[in-house]
Parts: sequence; structure tokens; C-alpha cells
Amino acid sequence: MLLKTRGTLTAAEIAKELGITSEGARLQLIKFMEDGLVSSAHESNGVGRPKQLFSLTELGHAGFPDTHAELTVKLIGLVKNTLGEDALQKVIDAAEQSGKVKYLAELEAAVTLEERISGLAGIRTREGYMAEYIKESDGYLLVENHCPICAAAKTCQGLCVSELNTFRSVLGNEVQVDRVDHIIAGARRCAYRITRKENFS
DNA sequence: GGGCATATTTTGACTGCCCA
DNA sequence: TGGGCAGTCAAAATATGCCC
Repeated sequence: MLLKTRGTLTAAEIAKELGITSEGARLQLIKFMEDGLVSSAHESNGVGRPKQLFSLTELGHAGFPDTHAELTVKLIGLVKNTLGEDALQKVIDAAEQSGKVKYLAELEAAVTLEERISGLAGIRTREGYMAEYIKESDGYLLVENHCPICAAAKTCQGLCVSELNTFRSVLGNEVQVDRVDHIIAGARRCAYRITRKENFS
């Protein structure tokens, strides 16, 4: 909790806050380091042995509550209940339009279909979807192994529809994009089959 | 460059508490 | 009662800058 609220600290500083000796604090920190919750770095400050500074790792930070998902679900509910379904749909449409513009700009240099799919997978991975694509005999499979907006998507299915629309727009008219796996429906992943339309092959 | 001073870490022995 | 765990204490080890 001290490392979370105060940032990087030495064993002596932690010991002082906890009312124990620095050796006692250090023993605890070593255990946290063995568990991957804390990392250390050395900092030289003139005369004497360099300080060993302790800070939380990503795993350590993950041990604290994150209520983003709950907040998002709450906001979606508030928009729906106070402004109506139409207002919520307008918000989703605006987000979809914004997403399309952003994706198209990033994929401007991609010429072939495979380059566009590869680029799209890269963008989605950066956004936390752990995306990848698989080349198949009749097209491609875009796979998203994680859904960072799962809680929101369960509350508002429009987000998933918007996502599919975005993929179709970004990949172009010559391909058909179908969702074949859906996390919301209980699948392990979301997957999209991408095939060339008959009249474009 | 080497010895010294300083600040900090490391280590081992020990104590006390809890629990099966 | 013994084992495990958490913490204290003291001494040794370590890393670095300063000064001659």
C-alpha cells in the first residue's frame, strides 16, 4: 500500500512508516520480489553505497482494485436511462465513426488485403485485444484472444455491432467479414472470418 | 591510485508468537 | 512441544566519493 500511495521508496523509508527495522522491511520486500509484485533499482546519491529503491511491478499494481469496468457499465446505464436508447446509439455511432477514421489513417500505407488485416491486428493488439490473424485456404481469420471492454459489451451489445461495422469498413467492400466466435456468447475468443466476395475474386 | 569515511545492504544468530 | 514465520540485533560486506 505504501509503494502504491507513495511511489518508489527505500527499505529504510518503508521501515520507518511501518515502525519496524529496515532489515524487517527488506525481508518482506524480498518476498514480494520473489512473487514478482515488487522490483528494485539502484540509485547513486554521492558518498556511500547506492540506494536500493523499491517500486510496484505491473503485477503488483494489478493487485489493487480497478473499477473502470464498473464505471463504464454505470455510465452506459445512466446514458440509456436518462437520455434514452437513441442517445446511447448516437454515442456508439459517433465512437464507431471516430474509430473508422483512426483505423483508416493508420492503415493508409497498407496496399494488399493481408497488409490491412495484419495492420488491423496490430492496432487491436495495442488496444488490448491480443489480436492475431491466421491465413486460411479460403481467406483469413482475425482472432481477438482478449476483450478489454467485455463488461461494457455485455451491457451494450451495440458496441459489438459497431466493432463489426468498423472492421467491414476498414477492410473494404471487396471482402465479407463474419463473426464466427464471440466471447459474449461464451466462446474463448472473438474471431472474424474474412473472405473475398464472389464478384471481387 | 590508494586509503579512509560514509551510507547502505547482507547475513547469521537469536527471540517471540502462533498453531497444529 | 516443535515447526514455521516475523522481526531484532550486531557484525561484516559492499559501493562510492573525498582527500592526500
